Amino acid sequence: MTKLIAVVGPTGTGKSDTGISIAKHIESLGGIAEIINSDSMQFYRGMNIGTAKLGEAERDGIPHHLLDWLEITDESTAAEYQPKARAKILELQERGITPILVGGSMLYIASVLNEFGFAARDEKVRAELESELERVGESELYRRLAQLAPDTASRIDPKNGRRIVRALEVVTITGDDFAAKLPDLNESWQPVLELGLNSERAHLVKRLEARAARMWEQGLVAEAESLIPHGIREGKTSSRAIGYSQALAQLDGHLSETEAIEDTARLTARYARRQMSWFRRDPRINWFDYQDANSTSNIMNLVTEHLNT
RNA sequence: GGCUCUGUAGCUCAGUUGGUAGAGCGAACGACUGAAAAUCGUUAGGUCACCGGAUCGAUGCCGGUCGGAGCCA
Repeated sequence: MTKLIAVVGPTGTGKSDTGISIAKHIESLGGIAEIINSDSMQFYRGMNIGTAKLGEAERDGIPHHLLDWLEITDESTAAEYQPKARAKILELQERGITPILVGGSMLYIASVLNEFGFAARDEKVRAELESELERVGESELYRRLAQLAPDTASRIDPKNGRRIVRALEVVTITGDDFAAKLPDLNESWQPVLELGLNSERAHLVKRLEARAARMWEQGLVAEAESLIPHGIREGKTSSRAIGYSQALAQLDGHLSETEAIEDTARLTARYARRQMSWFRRDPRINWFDYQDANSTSNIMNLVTEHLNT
């Protein structure tokens, strides 16, 4: 009866605020709701401005989970996130609380919401393949993959070194065809009400430009600088965060402030597109236009309906 | 004012010994199972500054016009 809700969509569309509104709405219906973060960059302690993380006050008393649980030097992976998020969901549901998953990290969300198993992993094998990729190039590795696992190879681009390496890693340690191990994406882990926020691209791009400028006003450069001693430059995942890498380049004198802001806006817009090309494939998502004044009440109606079924 | 260099895709630039052009980046679209704010694919963009001349044919050669850069005065 507590159900599961997820708020997804590209960055900068108001997912976080919508999550709070939904939680408040559920409270007004006599229930309890809490939020579980599914934005992979908001996992990192200290990365606040550039990830648009809600501050304590903005959370408005709604408990948020899986925020600030990683050090900047830690690597973040979907495979590690999946069990944590699922455990939290089950725990809340057991206590009669409706979990609301909020965020835009596609793979992370899919791993939680779908029947989604990760194939085996071996750091040593991976490291060897990666250094081999450096030496011989992707076409050589692709040729090997095509011999060992033709089905897998046919689904991977011959130039995509990253995916070739991962597939070879799995094939090497399991002896099985990687593709054969992938479960059906259409099966949900448990019933979920998925709400998607988006609008016309041109409008979103403008919004993201304004947001990048605002992050600089709020002190993103100073925040990035303060994270240097904590190892942000060495973090495998965190160092790639859009905004932070531009702020660091500005500190190093490689970019002017204007260029840093422009690059950040452009990269964010491109990221938003990739998010959409992923989310569009999920048929469960109910899409809403953040520009449409009726969206909020329409969302709340769906939530009410979902809780009553 | 004189001399030299320069004007090619949204940006930075290649190129054509004369047969109407390309790369990187950007853009649009897409793929995606242990880095996913990652990684990768596809496609669309050009009267080759403008005007005139010689040529079967000019973005390329010649002349001029208008921009830009440098040097000399």
